[in-house]
Amino acid sequence: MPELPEVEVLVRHLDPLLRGRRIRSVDVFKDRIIRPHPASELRRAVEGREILQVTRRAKFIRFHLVSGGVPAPADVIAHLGMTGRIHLESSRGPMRKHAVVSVNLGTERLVFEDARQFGHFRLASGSLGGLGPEPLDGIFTPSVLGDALAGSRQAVKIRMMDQAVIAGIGNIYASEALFLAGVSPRTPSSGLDAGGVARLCHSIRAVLDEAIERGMLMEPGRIGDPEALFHRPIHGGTGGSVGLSHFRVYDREGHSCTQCRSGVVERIVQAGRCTYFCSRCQPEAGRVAEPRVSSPRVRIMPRSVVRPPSD
DNA sequence: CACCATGTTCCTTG
DNA sequence: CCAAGGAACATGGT
Repeated sequence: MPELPEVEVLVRHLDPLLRGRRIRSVDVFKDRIIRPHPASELRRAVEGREILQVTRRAKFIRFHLVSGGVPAPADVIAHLGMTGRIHLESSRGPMRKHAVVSVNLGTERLVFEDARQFGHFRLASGSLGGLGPEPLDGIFTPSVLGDALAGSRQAVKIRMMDQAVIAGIGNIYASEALFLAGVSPRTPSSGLDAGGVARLCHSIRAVLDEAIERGMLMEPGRIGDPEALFHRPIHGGTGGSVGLSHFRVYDREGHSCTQCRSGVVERIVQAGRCTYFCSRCQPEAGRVAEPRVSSPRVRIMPRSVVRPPSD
């Protein structure tokens, strides 16, 4: 369940429920997901401490720890990987099949389950490094995005997923944002004109905000529940109105474009991941501007305003 | 059985 | 130095 929106919703849900709770003990069922190798080290740093608050940075979840009001030497950082999930449940009852770590809080327990075990738990003291700006922060402006995208000829879609460029964007929302912005995923990162950067900046935020709002509408009990994932692909949607996919292009290969209605959603592979787009709504911004510089011949194409986030 | 999957990291090749 | 491609991690769903 991992991209920024899913993690954000989970964090907003957990924060008020975990504040002030004391960690009695920690059970580790799969050693491989504990980063500081010895699981004992994690236990020693966590047991007996209290959770001050839960926050998110990129796709990481941070459990801030304190001992009697004093900040603990390290906090716990969790990453959900591809299939990681977290549940706050009663301590009674059988442990879930794919439980990887269980934090005993007394009458309740915080269980981290991860079928594929790509996620991980780690201890961290300072702030997390190697991460780009948070797309939902006020500091995330077209100017900031432009700087982040400049200096690389890599396809913009691939650059967007680089956590050092923008924090939290994953494969699904990268396609969604590019589609909304009307930018081709193949556009060289540094070849985007000012208008494209502005639309993309706005679209990234719009797509993430929308997903978070939708997620906040879920009944509390369903957050973190495998059956309540945001993503409900439409596979096999041969004829009728199968699925309730709220995605504009992701996983819609072969379906008519939800924007222009006449184009058909295409799928290409970039950096080993699938990208979905409509070549009619997301044209290849003309032939790439060559690196050779001589005279200002680049014209800013006045593309229509960004489409409002309506339906 | 074959292929696909929300992520990250490492290695090789051009 | 950069970009691209592939493999690896381990498992479930279609």
